[in-house]
Amino acid sequence: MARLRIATWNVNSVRSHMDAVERFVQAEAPDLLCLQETKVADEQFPLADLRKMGFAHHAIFGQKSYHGVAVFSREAAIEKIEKRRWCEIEDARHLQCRVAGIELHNFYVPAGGDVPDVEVNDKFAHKLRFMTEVTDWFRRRKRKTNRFVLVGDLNVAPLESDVWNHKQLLKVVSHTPIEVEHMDRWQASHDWVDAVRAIVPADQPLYSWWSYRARDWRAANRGRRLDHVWVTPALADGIRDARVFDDARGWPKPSDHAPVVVDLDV
DNA sequence: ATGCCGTATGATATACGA
Repeated sequence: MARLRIATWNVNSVRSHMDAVERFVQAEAPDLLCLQETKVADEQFPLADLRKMGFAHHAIFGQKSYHGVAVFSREAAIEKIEKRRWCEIEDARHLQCRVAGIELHNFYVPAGGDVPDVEVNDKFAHKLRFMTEVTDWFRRRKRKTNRFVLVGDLNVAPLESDVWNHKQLLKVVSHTPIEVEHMDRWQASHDWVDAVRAIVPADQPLYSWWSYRARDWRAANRGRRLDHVWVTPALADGIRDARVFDDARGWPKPSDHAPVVVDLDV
């Protein structure tokens, strides 16, 4: 039995926010650091900076300008790296690997654009199709003994307490009923356990993203919980702690997402 | 809901984020 600290963070460009990454790593010392929206091609990834922070192992799957996911491990070797593509689109949104006795999946789900209507908004259609394809894939791989951890910016805030105002956001992409239905089906595909809500009760508001546009993000607190950590039932008894590290949203030159941290016995 | 902010790029405006 080993205690793993797993962090997931949409950094909104790893090169632009490396100071914040370093500060977070010093503060929380995660064993596994999973990043989304790295926004850099693999050849340009600043691996040396992560190595200096103590991460001996890495798996990166990036592209120029957009998207991009990466996994860093302090001690445990990263093996069986898979860079998966969905919806027949050549983008970098899903990195799979084996590390520390688990199968880890790091996702950056499409944001979905502005209008929550598949007829007029191709981005919204892509988002729903992405979740459907991933759901079907996990359903086919379901086994009772699977030790999977799924993290990432899933771009859906499923619960009423995952948004600052449930009623006002029902027609806003990220909290529409059809997106929540797709996420619920995804979660049911492997009886995934929401590790954060296993610790923080669902009646307690919890957000991981706050828009840059608010003058005072903490005072307005118009946030959404878009970033998630799920585990399969075989790992659920090992969930020890979970939190959103919202200090990082208040640092100079922040990402608009805060890291989510889960302590898991594996 | 907007805000009007922040990221990126053969940039000096535009696409994207959600």
